[in-house]
Amino acid sequence: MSTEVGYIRVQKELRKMIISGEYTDGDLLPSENKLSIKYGLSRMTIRNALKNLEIEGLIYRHQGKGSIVKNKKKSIELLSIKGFTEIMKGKEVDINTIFIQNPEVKVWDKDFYWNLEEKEMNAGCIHFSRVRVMEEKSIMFEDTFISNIYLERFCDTSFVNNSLFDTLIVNHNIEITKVNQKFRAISASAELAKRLNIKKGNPILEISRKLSTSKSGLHIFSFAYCNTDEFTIET
Amino acid sequence: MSTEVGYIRVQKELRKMIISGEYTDGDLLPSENKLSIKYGLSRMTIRNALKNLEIEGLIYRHQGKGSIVKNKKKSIELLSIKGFTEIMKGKEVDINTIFIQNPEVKVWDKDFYWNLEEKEMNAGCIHFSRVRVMEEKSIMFEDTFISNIYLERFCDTSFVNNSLFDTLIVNHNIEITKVNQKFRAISASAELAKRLNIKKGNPILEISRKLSTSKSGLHIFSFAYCNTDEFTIET
DNA sequence: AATACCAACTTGTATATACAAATATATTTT
DNA sequence: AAAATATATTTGTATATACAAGTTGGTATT
Repeated sequence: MSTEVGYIRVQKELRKMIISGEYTDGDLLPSENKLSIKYGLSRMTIRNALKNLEIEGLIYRHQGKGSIVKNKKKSIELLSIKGFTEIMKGKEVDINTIFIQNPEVKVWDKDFYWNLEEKEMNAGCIHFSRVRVMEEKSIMFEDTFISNIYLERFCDTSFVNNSLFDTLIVNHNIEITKVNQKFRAISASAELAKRLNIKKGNPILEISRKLSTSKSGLHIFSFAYCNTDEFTIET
Repeated sequence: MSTEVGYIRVQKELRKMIISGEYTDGDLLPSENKLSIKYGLSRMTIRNALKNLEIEGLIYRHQGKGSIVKNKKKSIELLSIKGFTEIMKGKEVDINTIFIQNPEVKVWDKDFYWNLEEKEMNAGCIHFSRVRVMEEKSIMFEDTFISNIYLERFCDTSFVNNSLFDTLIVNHNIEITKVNQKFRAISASAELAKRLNIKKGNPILEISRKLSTSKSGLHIFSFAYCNTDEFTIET
C-alpha cells in the first residue's frame, strides 16, 4: 500500500524489525533525527510512530538516552506462567508447547461459545490445540479457533518464534487490537484430568478469550485450562 | 504545582471532570480549538493531552465528530463480573459492596505475600476487606492493603463513586500506572466456604494483585476470592 | 587519579501553520 | 418533503522551528 500515511509506514517497519529480532531487548533504535532523515519525514511525525510503538509495549523511551527496545516475552501469548514455589518466585519460566492437534480448517461448532459475525461464520475456522509443558508437567491445555479469513497458507506454514501472534503480524500483517478474557475456577472433568495428569474434581483455572484484530471479522478464540497447583497465571 | 507542563495540566483537569461526572458517557469534550483558546496552548499541545486521555481509556476520538467520553464502568475496580447464565450473557451486572472491615491503619504482616519497598514497609498499611454481593449471593471476598503514604485522612473519608481508584485520583491525585495480577484456581477453605456460602473444597478463583501508582512506593495489594459458579470474572 | 566542566546528542515540550478527511449543519434544488 | 449540494466544524497528518532537560563522553582542571 503506497497510500499509507507516513507514521504508519515507519511504525510497521520498526515493529517488524523488533518482532523479527533485528532489534532485540535493550537495543537502542536510531535517534529521532536519524529516522527523520532516513524516512524523509519530520521529527514530529517520527515521534508519532514511536509513541505508538511505546503504547504497544514494544519500546520505552528515556529522555537523553533514546528509544529502547523492550522484549516483553510473554511466554504464552499475552499470559505468562510463573512458578509458585519460593525458589522460582519472580522468575520467568520456559514453556514447551506440544501440538495435540495441528492447525486444520474446519466448520464452526453449531453452539460455539462466543458470538460470531456473519462473515467469519461462513468462512469457517482454523482449529488447533496444544498442551503447555513445564518441567515435564502438563500445566495447560489450550484449544484455539481462528476465523479463516485473510489467512492463506496458514496451516502449511510453521509459526514465527513459535508464537501465534508473531506469526500473524509478520506473515499476515494482523495485529491484536483488543483482548476480552473471562476467568473461572472449575472442577476438572475426567477428560481434563487425564490431559493434565491430575485427579478428577481438582480445581482448574479456565480462561476463555476472544481477541479482536486489525482485520474486521477476524477473531481469535481460545479456551485454556490450567493446573495452578504449582504455577500462577499472570496477565 | 505551577511548574507543571501545559499538556499535563489540561490532562489532569479534563480527567478530573470526567471521573467526577461533570462530563459523562457519550458527552463531547470541547473541540481542540476551543480547548486551545481556553488554556492558551497550541492545538498540538492540547492534542497531546487528549491522546493521553485516549490511552487511559477515558475518551475515544472520532475524526469529524470530536472527543467522546467513554464510561468504562468496570464495576469492581478494573475487573468486571458478568453473569454466566444464558439470560444475562453479555449484560453488565450491578454489584453491592459490603465492608467487612472498614479502612484501618495497621502494620504489615511479617510474611506478606508481595515484596515491599523499605519506604512503604516502614509506613505501615491501610487495610480493609469487602464482600461483593450480587442478587443476594456473596460472590467475592476481597482483602485490600495500601501503603500508608500520601494518604492523609483516607480512613475518615468516604469513597468517591464507591470506588477506591476514583477516590485516589480525585482526593489524592494518585493514578494507577501498572497492574500485576496472578490467577489461580484453589479449593475453598472452611473459612472461605463460610464467607461465600459454598461447600468446603469447591473450586475458587483466587486473584492476587499488585497495583503500582504514580507515587513512588505507594502500591495497592489485593487478594480476591471468587465463586465463579454463576459468574465469570473479566479483565 | 579524581573531579569539575563542557560539548554533543538524545528525547520532551511547545508554537504556528497548512492541508486532508470525516462529520454535521445549513442551503439549495428537485 | 426529499434529495442533492455547499459550507462550517472537527479530528488526522505533516512540516519547520525553538528551546528545555536528561545522558554521555571527552577535556581541562585540580
